[in-house]
Amino acid sequence: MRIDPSSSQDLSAQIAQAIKDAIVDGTLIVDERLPSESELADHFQVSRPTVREALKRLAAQSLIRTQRGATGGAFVNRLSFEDAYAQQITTSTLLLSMNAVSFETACEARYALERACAPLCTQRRTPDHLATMRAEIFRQSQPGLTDEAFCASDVAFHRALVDGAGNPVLSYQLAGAVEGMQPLMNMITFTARDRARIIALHVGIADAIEAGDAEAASNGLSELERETGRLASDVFAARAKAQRPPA
Amino acid sequence: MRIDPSSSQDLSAQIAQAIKDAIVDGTLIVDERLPSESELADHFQVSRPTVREALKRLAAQSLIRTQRGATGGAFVNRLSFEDAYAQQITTSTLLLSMNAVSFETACEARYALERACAPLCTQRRTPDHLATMRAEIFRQSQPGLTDEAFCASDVAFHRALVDGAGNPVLSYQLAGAVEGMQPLMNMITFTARDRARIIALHVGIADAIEAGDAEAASNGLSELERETGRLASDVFAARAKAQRPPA
DNA sequence: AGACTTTTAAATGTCTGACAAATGATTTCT
DNA sequence: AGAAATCATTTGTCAGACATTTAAAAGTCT
Repeated sequence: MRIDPSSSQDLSAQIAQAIKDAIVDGTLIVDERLPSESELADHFQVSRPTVREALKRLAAQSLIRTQRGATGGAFVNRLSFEDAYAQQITTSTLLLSMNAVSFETACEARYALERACAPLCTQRRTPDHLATMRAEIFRQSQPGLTDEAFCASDVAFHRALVDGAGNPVLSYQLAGAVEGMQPLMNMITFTARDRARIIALHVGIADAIEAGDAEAASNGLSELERETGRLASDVFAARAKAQRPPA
Repeated sequence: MRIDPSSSQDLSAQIAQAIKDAIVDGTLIVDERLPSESELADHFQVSRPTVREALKRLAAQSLIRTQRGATGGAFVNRLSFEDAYAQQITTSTLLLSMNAVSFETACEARYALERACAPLCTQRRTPDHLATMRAEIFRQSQPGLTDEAFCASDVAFHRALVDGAGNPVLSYQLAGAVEGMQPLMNMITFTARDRARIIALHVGIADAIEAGDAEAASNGLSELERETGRLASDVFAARAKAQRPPA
């Protein structure tokens, strides 16, 4: 592991990259202890604060964890699915909120990915997944639910569908697509009739999954996509009108 | 933005979280300049190195960028698709390499997601995408190609398929699934006959996309999934045998 | 007045040295 | 032998300093 002191990049960025490379290519393995901060400072010929900045960069990506005390230090962290979920969700959320991604584009991506889960979900879902879906449908039908709570329940429903596919890699990849859209969904206000339609579609999807009918589940998702798109375009049209009041 | 000095968490982690929250919930907007490090140190009642550690954590996630000089400072960064890609790919790669994810699971996820792109790709792909796919197929048929180069070309082929869907959100989500699998794919050795089969399937998929036949493209991907799975299980079986030599 | 050069101020990047706090290992005492 | 005290190591935090970069301000010359 070496760095180039004449590079234009920050020393801490270079050091972080060097260690990261070592982790990715297997030179440093999971749970291995890195040299202490002082040793790293000696090795890279920099001061301890610089080394610390590098380590914090890695910690921010869950690549290492640190422990204080005599036998402490920085250890290569086993990246858990949970950590990866969390990173994915914040990245996706920010990506969507900062880049003027149209609602349609995000929505299309989300439902395309969910449809990919449908066939697996019909085969593998456990009673638990189905029960979660039913429970969320019930919650959605409660009167007096705020729009935000309705959206949160919607996300939980779709999470159950995705998790029902029984493939953790799939669940991880889709966490961002499903949860990252929540802020966009929260911009929509749902009338009682809108909710009824959505709930009916959810019931249809749950039924299809219970019956093991992959095609019906997929079609249900497509209908839900169209319904969501319709609602969103209504909201955006109304908003555009409000912004341009009669002169 | 406040922190709790009595918390067990690192001060720099708390500060990073506070700023991150402000970015996510819109209190800090894109391109807005954060207070200078000294001002932040005053605000949070900590020293400048601690603030700097917090800022480096955010920089590692591409949430901020820093500039030196008189009008410099830390600015909220617009998270680009490119940055998001890169993060996704390293996270996925590490997740797969560190968690004993079976080849089948990763493969299943990858092809399920790709099949989700197939219908959109048949509708929207540009001549460029198709040309890239054909070019990669040609590259794959060159004799003397190393296994690694073959895999890299395979990834490029599938990237073109995904990008052909014309949905940047989809491309971003799938970057991890496709590229993250490359290290796993690199474990496989391809005989000439294996390559010929894969290339034939690639040709079939490209033809289907050119013809606008979504179902054929999807079926081609399914066949490719089976073929890849077969190759992998052969490799792993051979490896298991080699590890247990006759006693 | 206008164009070029120099100075200056502000900000990040880096270093030194120190102390605090946590924590496992070692030693000491009962 | 077991419990308590001590110790050494390591990360966490702080204070202050200097280096470097950068753009704006001031100055100078034509």
